[in-house]
Amino acid sequence: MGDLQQQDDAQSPYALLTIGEMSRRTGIAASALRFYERLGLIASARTAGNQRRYPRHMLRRVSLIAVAKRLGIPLTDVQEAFTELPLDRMPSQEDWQRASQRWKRTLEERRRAIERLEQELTGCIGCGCLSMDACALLNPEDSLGSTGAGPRRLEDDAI
Amino acid sequence: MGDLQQQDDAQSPYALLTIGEMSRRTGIAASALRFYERLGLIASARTAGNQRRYPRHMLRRVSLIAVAKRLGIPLTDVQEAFTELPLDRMPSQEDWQRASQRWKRTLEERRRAIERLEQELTGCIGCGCLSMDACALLNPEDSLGSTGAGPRRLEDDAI
DNA sequence: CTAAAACCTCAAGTAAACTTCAAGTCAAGG
DNA sequence: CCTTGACTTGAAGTTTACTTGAGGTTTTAG
Repeated sequence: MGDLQQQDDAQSPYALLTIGEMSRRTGIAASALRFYERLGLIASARTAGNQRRYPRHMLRRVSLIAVAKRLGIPLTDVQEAFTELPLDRMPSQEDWQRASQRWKRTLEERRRAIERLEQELTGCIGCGCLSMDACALLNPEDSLGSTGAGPRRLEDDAI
Repeated sequence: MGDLQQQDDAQSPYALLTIGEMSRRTGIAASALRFYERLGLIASARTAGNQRRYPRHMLRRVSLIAVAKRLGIPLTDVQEAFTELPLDRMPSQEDWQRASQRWKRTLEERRRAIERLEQELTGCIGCGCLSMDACALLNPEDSLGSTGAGPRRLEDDAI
């Protein structure tokens, strides 16, 4: 496999991808890929002429970043979810399994937060009730991450 | 009820809230409330001395904004979800019901997107499979809103 | 009546997540 | 070999969602 030229044809599992190919395949702009690399979220090898070449498994990483983006998960959280997932070599099955556990926890939290909200919208606003004493929508003590203070408990008054 | 001074005591359902009270109760900073008002997401009455006074039902609106924020929903989408929900008067039961239908649709979409991802993380990465031909994680044709291009379909090659 | 706390506006600053631009270099086909 | 398209860097610009600060006014408690 030697140097970094693309001597393998495109079908080969050893073929490296250019930044343009990565961009086309993931739907993430090349400029964004460079940006992610600066943040250390992804990594690339370089040709003799200093152009980036990505191993194929990097597609998976970029796709997970794209997913996080769609869900509004900040890149710092993505970074955290990627700790223990090696950047320098192809991740093993175990590596991916460990990483996917983290992702699943994050997703589960988020899903549950949404499910709770759906319930509350049905019970609390859908009914048109005007008293919101016990409305969990206004009092989510368990926040979705540590984004900020979050709404507080309403004491004892009607709205 | 006449003018905008707070002649009703704090327990009264007619009492108006100052921006500080709104902030304490929703957990949203006063500066953010002013910002939301500039965007037209919320509205306030003014005292003779030009200070903001919020009717109590505005708490609900702000809480929904806070919820959206926790879920990473952009304010433009929130604005859209609030169309048809009157700012100038207290929303009726029907108003809230209509608005909550919009919210529920948004939440349901998001929840389903997450559920799909959870499935895919289990089946696609959890298993450690190296072929991602049919991996929906890399090919989410239905994006979570219109945030951008989103990943494209991978044609026919293994990773 | 007075002083402190809370509020006002407007302008500018910040952070995240990128994009765009300029000026140049590399790679691939003919 | 040469041209064209893809790539490189660094710096600056953009958008979203606010926060901070200055300088002044209003409200409220004593």
